[in-house]
Amino acid sequence: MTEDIVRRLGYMTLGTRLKRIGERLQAQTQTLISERESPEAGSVNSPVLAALWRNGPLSIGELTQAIGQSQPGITRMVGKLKARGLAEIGPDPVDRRISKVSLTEAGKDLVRRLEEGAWQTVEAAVTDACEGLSGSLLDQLGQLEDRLAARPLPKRVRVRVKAR
Amino acid sequence: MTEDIVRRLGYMTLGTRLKRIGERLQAQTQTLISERESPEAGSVNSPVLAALWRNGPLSIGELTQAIGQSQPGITRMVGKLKARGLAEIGPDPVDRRISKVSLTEAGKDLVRRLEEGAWQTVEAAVTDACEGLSGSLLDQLGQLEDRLAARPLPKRVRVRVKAR
DNA sequence: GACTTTAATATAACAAGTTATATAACTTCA
DNA sequence: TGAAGTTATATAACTTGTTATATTAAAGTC
Repeated sequence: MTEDIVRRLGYMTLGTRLKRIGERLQAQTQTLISERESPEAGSVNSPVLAALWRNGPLSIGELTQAIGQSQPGITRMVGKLKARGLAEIGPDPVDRRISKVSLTEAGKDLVRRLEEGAWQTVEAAVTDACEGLSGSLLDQLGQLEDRLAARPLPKRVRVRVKAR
Repeated sequence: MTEDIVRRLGYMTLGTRLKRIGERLQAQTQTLISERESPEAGSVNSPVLAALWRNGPLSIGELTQAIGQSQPGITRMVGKLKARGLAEIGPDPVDRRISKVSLTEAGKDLVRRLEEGAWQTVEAAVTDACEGLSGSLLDQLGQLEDRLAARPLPKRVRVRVKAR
């Protein structure tokens, strides 16, 4: 078994390491969401959906700030949401340079379902995986990687009794 | 200024968040390396170069383990290193399914320069950015993001007096 | 020793991010 | 008020990651 050099090199490869853990988390989250909701509710789109849900219609530029990603990336994501019938795009009536993005009824329905179900599940599973991590950033990342390898997110879901 | 929803959502979007910070770190690291070494020594390739440097020739499979990334990704990275004259690939004489990857002389020279220069600089800059982070994982990530925004890695390089 | 299974790598197609640049609409100011 | 500058978004091209599958070599098995 060859040694994990990215972990070994520590701060020198922190960027690579963070991306690596992030991709694993996203992949596991995607599995989790797909199991309980339509796969179109991808883990990658969730922040965009959540931003529109919480703030109402936003321009591409506002979404760029809300998500913290490059503008062309946001433009493409929004295009996909539109293609799936979850969002609408139209020019701002006052300043026609601005593209205003809003959720369709289907999009709002989806978010409602996600809020009640998959999103809560994801948050609980990730919280579980991160519970009690301690020490420096590198320490905590190491612990988190070990935990995700030992028990990935889908195995960290507890069946909840729905209040009635 | 629209609120940073990825930060706000906390554990639910931890994957997205880790990827985001990782990409920023890699981009800043790339700037740093390009400034003091040939741009072919990209931040993404560094782990592969380091693994080969420390362990000697490795198979694609061993590199996959060392880097913790998918096999096709490693195959492509290695292909690029080969195209740049930094690595060689050849079949293992005993088991001809195995592709053994090794550094060329040019590759070894590059690593020697990186070890003396750019890699140390990167490690020092990232260490500086992470110094004294405290609290939970989310806390530390928040602090790190703030610091990288306020003073990115290239501004965290201290000029060192070379011992002679 | 041919036949099947397993293992290692390569290839293809896709996903999601980036930078650089083009386009179109608004603003400024002489 | 029209030329020049600025801003918002779209588009193009690239990078780096992924999964699924094809290919080839080795290992078992009867």
